[in-house]
Amino acid sequence: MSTYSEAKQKIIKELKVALGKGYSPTAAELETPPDSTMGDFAFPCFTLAKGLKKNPAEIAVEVSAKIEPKGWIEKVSAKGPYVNFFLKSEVFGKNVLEEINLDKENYGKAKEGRKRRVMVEYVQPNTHKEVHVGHVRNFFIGHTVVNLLNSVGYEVIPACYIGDVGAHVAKCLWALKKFHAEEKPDNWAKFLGEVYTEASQYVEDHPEVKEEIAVVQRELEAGKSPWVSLWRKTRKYSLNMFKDVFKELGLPIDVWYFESEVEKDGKKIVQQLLKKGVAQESQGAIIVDLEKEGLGVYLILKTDGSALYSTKDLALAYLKEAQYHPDRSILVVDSRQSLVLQQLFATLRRVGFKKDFTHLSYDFVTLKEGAMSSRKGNIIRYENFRDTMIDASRAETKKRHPEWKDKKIEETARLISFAAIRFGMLRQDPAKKIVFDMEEAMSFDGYTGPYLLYTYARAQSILRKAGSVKPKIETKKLVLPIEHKLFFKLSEYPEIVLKTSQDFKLDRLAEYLFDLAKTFATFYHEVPVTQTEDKETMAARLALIESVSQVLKNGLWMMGIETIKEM
RNA sequence: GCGCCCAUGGCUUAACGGAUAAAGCACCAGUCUUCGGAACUGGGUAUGGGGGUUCGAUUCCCUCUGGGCGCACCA
Repeated sequence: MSTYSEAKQKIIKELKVALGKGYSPTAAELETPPDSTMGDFAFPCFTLAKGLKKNPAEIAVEVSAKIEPKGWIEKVSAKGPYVNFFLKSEVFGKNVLEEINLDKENYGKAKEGRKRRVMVEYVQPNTHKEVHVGHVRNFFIGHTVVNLLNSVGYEVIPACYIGDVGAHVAKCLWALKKFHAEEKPDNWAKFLGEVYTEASQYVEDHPEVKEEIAVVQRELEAGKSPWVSLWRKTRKYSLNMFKDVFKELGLPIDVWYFESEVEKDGKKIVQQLLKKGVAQESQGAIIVDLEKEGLGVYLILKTDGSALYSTKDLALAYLKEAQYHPDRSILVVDSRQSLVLQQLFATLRRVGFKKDFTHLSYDFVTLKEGAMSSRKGNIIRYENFRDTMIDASRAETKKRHPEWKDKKIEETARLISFAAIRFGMLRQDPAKKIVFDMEEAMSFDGYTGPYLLYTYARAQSILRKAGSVKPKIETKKLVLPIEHKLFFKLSEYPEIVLKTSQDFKLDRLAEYLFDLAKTFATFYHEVPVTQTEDKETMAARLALIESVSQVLKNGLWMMGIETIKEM
């Protein structure tokens, strides 16, 4: 049990004794007071007051008088309708630091998932298009979810699903052949994205070419040359680019799925659903009628017999089940797909899937001018964004460390940029849209990734400068309020991880880390650790700093951010 | 038309149904013979409107307004 949970248990035990048989308090009822000077935990007396028909403030006074401070509890006091508990730094802090020191990078992990297998599909770019900042949000949310679920004891299978067939591919190849047959660009993947945009715009102005493109699509589906060979070649350029991007972002991907692999099976499954009576014909197409569930009509095959997203989604679900039979399946997809995914889940349930399906929905990244769209070409390419960020952090790093070698500057700038990019995308509720602003993204002050890295680097710096004094857990030397505050913040981490792994409100994790960093920064300015005269006190403070470092590192790792010792 | 999401200071965002609504940016004023100034401290007339449930509502319900998105052959 974490120190945090243990502290709650101890408080509950005291409360039970004080309250007697009439009321049985639970750990879930304990709250954290709005200000740390009010105590570490608070027990609200409202429910109790209702039962007893008494003023909650009076009850709080009575209850607090009945509890004698002992063990972990240093003080109990009533404030308004709350009974506030103050934990004793010496013993509570000792437990926290020892727990962190023992668990190290495993601090905060749990066994909640009991090895249940969960599949997380979170990387779904289309070939022949570019990777933009919108995809990046999807990647980071998924990556963090994978880390969280792993940390709380699930067996996680992270997967990607590449859109390598369909209308967009046909459009791109058609334009490639028509307008750029002889071209040999340096950056093929980027070039394909541009051709796709060009084609989309051309079609808007010249609707008469639609049929030409439809022919390309049909021939592709039928496996006819020369389109198939062109498809193979160009698909590879996109896939190579994806691999580079995934690698540099460190995205965990255990399984690769492709739309091209599931198209045929999808059509077969549609036929099976027809036979079973789950699906039916309607206006020449095949649908699943989900009116009963309030989900309308789910279209799963076109009138001309060709596949839709839904056709392939069905086949993919079957394939995942056959290969991995996960207990739970999570799809990280933007909120616009909400209806079709609910339709997919409902259909799967009708044919007997008893899995736990979750659509982890997030809102889109837009620009100030409005939505980004590859069709319109008004996208912020990931690679441009990354380069802009690296340029900014390289300049800053060079200024601060003129003596550093280029290689070190480059590596540091890269990590700072990635921290900024990731933190920027993860620091707000996935349910809310992000209006992307390059200026804002390039800010490294305040609530940002670089600030957290900086805090970590300063903590590391103190540990280096401490010289011969080594960290030692000696919490009776740590009596300052700010030190107590740090103990408490550190103790909360496992709870934050667990909660976030359940509701996927990833912004909570970001906010927690920032809060911890800020608390540490206050400590940093109030307490000149390396100048501490009493060496035992200094050693104790160093131990506290070590723990703060560890938790910052663990939490940032969860978000896919690597810490650095100097910056 | 039906459905889903969103609305909090100038801007971007927090707040298990609970205490004085909390931060960052920007702005102003300070701190420091710096364990690293990407820092710290201080500075504020903010919950879109109206009802309801509740001892208590930013949070839940209804309604209105204003945005975003989805609703049959696009992905």
